[in-house]
Amino acid sequence: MVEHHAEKLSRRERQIVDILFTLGEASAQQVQQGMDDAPSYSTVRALLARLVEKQAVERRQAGAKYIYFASTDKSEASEGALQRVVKTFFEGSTAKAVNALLGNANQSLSEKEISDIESLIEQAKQRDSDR
Amino acid sequence: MVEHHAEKLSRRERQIVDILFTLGEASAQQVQQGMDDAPSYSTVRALLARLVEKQAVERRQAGAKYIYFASTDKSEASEGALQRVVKTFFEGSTAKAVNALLGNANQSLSEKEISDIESLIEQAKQRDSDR
DNA sequence: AGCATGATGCTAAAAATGTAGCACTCCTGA
DNA sequence: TCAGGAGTGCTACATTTTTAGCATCATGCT
Repeated sequence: MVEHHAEKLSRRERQIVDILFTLGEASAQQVQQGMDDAPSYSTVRALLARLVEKQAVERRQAGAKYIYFASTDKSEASEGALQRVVKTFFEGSTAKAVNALLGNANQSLSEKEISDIESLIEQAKQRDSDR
Repeated sequence: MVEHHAEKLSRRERQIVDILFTLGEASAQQVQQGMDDAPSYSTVRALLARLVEKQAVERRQAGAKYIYFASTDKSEASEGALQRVVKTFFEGSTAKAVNALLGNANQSLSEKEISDIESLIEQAKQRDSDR
């Protein structure tokens, strides 16, 4: 059984894992650069080491150095993150969350994105009438 | 200027603030019950006190006891949380996030919810063609 | 009035986190 | 070939977090 102690990470640890999710994978240096309020390189490596220890992060040898990456599947992690937000701020309603997301849409969506979403809605409708 | 050091909260602190967001407001006891891996009552109170200190949480007197609530506006906080997830897991694409949200739709949406979302899409389309 | 219950403020200490320095190794280009 | 840059594993320590206990105070009952 895979442990999902995603919640048990400390502030810095979480920050680092998040960076790894955004970047996919990265060297200690890249991770450091990815933090806007980054501590010393040495510190970052220590954090990374601790994360590997905790098995929240894995690393692979790349030539002489290591490349780190989150040990949890990204889609799985995003699913969890999304659910947490939905639960915490939208009373568990996916619809409300979608609304909030589309609502402020500070960024316009491309035609393709829009049609993608539309078809998802179609499917949701389907499911809805089936039940 | 209001400080938004939402990121600077410790694990437990964040957990508590989140619970306050879900519940709206709550007594120390309720907060404790809201945690699945809750520490002692005493501990929860200490955390709450620190959060008040840090101004991340406020409280009001309710008879003989206190009722706590997050000092940040819920919609503002949710906006931030959503953005963070979008940035961390969906390469900044709102559309992808919406897809993920609707995709797994473990929970069916009501007709009203669906039509709400549809109209949001309409608006997005509008904005899109306007630009 | 007297007591149990539940809440409060304060104090303190264990445990975890955050941060950095040091010595050593591996490449790489002048 | 060898100096310097970039990495690595350890070790150590200062702060923060996390966690609890204690004495006190208010409230509602009997």
